[in-house]
Amino acid sequence: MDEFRETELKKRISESTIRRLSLYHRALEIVEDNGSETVSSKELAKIEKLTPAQVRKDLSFFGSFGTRGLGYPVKDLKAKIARILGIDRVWNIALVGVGNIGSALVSYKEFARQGFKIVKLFDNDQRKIGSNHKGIVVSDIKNIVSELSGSEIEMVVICVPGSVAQFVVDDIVKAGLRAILNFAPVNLKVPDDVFVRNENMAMELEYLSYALVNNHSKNRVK
Amino acid sequence: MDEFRETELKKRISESTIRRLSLYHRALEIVEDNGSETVSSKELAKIEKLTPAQVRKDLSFFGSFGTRGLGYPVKDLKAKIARILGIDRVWNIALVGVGNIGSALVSYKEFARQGFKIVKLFDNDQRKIGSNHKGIVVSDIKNIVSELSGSEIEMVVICVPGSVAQFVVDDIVKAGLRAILNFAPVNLKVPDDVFVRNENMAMELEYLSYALVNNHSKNRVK
DNA sequence: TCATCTATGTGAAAGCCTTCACAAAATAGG
DNA sequence: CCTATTTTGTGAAGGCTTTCACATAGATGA
Ligand SMILES: NC(=O)c1ccc[n+]([C@@H]2O[C@H](COP(=O)([O-])OP(=O)(O)OC[C@H]3O[C@@H](n4cnc5c(N)ncnc54)[C@H](O)[C@@H]3O)[C@@H](O)[C@H]2O)c1
Ligand SMILES: NC(=O)c1ccc[n+]([C@@H]2O[C@H](COP(=O)([O-])OP(=O)(O)OC[C@H]3O[C@@H](n4cnc5c(N)ncnc54)[C@H](O)[C@@H]3O)[C@@H](O)[C@H]2O)c1
Repeated sequence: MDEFRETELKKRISESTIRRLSLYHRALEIVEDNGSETVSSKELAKIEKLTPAQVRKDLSFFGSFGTRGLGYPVKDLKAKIARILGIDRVWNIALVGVGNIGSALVSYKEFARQGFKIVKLFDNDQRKIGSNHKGIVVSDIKNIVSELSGSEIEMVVICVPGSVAQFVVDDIVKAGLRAILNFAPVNLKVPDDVFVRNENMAMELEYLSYALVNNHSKNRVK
Repeated sequence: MDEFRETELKKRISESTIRRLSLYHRALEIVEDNGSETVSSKELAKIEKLTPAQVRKDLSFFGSFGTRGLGYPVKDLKAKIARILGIDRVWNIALVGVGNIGSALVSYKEFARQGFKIVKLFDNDQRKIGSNHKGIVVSDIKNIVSELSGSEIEMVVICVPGSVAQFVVDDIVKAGLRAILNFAPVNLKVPDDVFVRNENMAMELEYLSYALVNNHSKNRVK
């Protein structure tokens, strides 16, 4: 069944809604661990600090999953969100740049538990190529196009310096891959059918800096 | 002069505008390295894949920095954005949880260059307490409230497991700090005057998963 | 000095997202 | 079976953000 898949006919779902689906999924794991069979939009909202109306509206884009007067069935809703997000399967991932941040990500077991399996590593440092990280032998970046083309790998995590990130991405695109998680602080140029998500920690620190300096407050006393 | 500081009188600046200021700042570094004296909203927009109108509108919230017919003075605008963001100074930061991701952040020299200096580390692992990371001796988490209270540290990066993140945050709030960058995949509860930014890598991977499965495309051929 | 060109700054319009508010559906309790 | 209660699902309203479009101001060059 493809009842939740977007098609040209259906309304475009906003990026914020998709990001919140991740939060709902995470919240449902908490609720499930608590042993609850059902959960209300109010409870879900509380866990992720959102509004109940927002939760209901987001879910309503994909169908009617709840029961009036009762709430949503926890196990069922979790499975349905997993299906919408496409995380009801395993994604094989390659990681390029086995340095500080790259190594930390490879060592992070939680990703694999969530279905995101890092199965291939690339680097250009001769001392790293051939070495073993958590059971994966680091490949030479030179071979990235051929090794990714037609492989089972569909996502790539970029952990190389900003100065070379675009070159790496060009190769990834050449290999036909369409999903990139980028840690380098540069805006990557890719064709329109390739998806890039950026992790920009400096930006988050700068936001905190702005908030402190401007004495923002969600409930400022006038 | 405080001409760029938000007050109750001025219009609230949106979060997206502030995040884009970070991008403009980064773009201006590129333009500066190229040796340009001035830059147009069109060029800045191109570097970060935004629209020229967006760039002009964002900047206009804080003043008139450009010259019609010419563009914006690069050095000047960069300094002005730095001042708005509060990154025209050094921020001292504490990091809690010197594990995979925590160690990677401590080793990342670029943060210090940008004025974000990690100057204190905390952990609860006896094998880590007292050990030296990049010149910083790891402190016992037990002493976090007293060591942060009244110190020169104003931001904290949380790199502990999700199960203990809230306890750590409670102590940080107790110590009077108001800015937290959180890597743990939990929604932290804090008072209204404390700022939390979350880095949620799983959420980004899930977004990529959704995009691939739903065959999204910015320019889909109908 | 004047005409032409370029690019800003900004109201207004358009578009998008969130919140409101309530009918409808189902439960729960007697 | 009936009433009171709960909570969903959703149009409509409201609010926020982006884009449009153009008057304006300054640059450039003859
Ligand atoms: N470490 C952090 O905390 C942190 C924080 C924010 C952003 N980043 C960004 O993440 C990226 C990596 O940071 P890091 O601290 O891990 O750096 P690093 O120097 O430790 O690691 C970079 C790795 O990339 C490899 N590499 C270099 N050129 C390559 C190429 N052409 N092909 C393949 N591999 C190549 C290097 O050999 C090295 O192993 C950088 O863009 C950095 O700006 C890092
Ligand atoms: N490593 C990654 O790539 C990655 C990716 C996404 C999210 N995260 C999140 O970042 C956090 C850290 O991940 P990690 O892989 O570095 O884990 P880790 O286990 O390597 O490190 C956690 C560190 O926190 C310390 N710690 C535990 N309890 C503590 C306490 N009460 N007080 C102080 N220190 C304490 C541990 O001793 C350890 O040094 C986790 O919440 C994880 O979910 C990590």
